Amino acid sequence: MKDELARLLLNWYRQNARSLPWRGHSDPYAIWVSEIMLQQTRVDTVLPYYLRWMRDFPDISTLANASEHAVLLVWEGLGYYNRARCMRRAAQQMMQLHDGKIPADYEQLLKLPGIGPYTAAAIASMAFGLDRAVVDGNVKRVLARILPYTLAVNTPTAESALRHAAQELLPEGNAGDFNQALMELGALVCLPRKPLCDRCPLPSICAAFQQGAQAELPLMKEKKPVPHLVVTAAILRQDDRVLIAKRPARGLLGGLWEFPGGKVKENETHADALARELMEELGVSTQVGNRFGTYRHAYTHFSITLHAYEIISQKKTAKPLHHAELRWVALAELESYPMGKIDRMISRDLVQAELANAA
DNA sequence: AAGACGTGGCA
DNA sequence: TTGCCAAGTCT
Repeated sequence: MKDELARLLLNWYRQNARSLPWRGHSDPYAIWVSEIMLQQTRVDTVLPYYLRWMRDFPDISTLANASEHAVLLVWEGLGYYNRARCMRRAAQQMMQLHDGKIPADYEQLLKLPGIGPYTAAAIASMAFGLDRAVVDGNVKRVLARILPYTLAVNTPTAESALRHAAQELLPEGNAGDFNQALMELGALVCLPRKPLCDRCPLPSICAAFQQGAQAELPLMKEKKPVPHLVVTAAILRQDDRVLIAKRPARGLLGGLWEFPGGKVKENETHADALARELMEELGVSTQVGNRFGTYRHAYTHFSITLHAYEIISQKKTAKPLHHAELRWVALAELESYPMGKIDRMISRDLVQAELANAA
């Protein structure tokens, strides 16, 4: 079973592997960058980000010396921004502790920020040829069907069992290709909803296929429904500038810039909520004016409806009571401040409104 | 251990 | 439109 699996899978991979910029060579830096970007993110989404990143930060030394601002700007839109901050810190640690290189050792890789069991195994096998099996969402799904594994796969128990199974199935000396082949099969053929079993190289091995149960696996422990929040944001103006605030380094959208504001509580009007938030966050008393726009956005664990309002008047000077920093910037400068999706939409609409106004 | 942590694509 | 999901890690 083990030899047959490796033979069929690697043969399929040789004919069906997508040509990707981080494949076909074993530059550890390129592999590291791609693996971090690919965490919870599709190849198609990653491609343009990968190319820009490699252009701006072509090696560990450049990344280690780059500002967090520059790193976040290139990362803007990719999500899970802690990944970018961790990469910069990891690059600095590589400069200090590893002679400016990515360590060729699973345990050392694991100690670096942003590198967990999956990424350490991916780099170890793909960049350094070490016999380490990777277990990601693709591998879990493929193995759940092949073995089969009939318990929920998104649990610590399953994680451990499937990691053990994957390591057992790994062909010695060919771990990098085998790992990528298993993930490529999951991404192209062994799909979550409608697996394309007629294109699969493993029908002779797959227990689920032979039982006609491929649509029932893998089993997932159900997730909790996500709450919906109503929030407000302020457009504060001073001459031809608007106020933006840098979020604290940790937590949601850490280190990114936003238009200040916050959650609307029960029995509170938008205007009351926004004035209260601006007092709490900036120490200013304000008069809330017209609504500029309404925006909807879904994060991983909650969704929001955001109402942005123009501020008519403000007393006292705004201070960063909750934020890392405040800055009054011209509309044309907004693009150079990294923002999350919803604040970027507001920012772009402000520039558009200004252009329409001038015309 | 369970929840936090983004975004875009697709049914 | 809504919900689900995609090459996980951190706390």
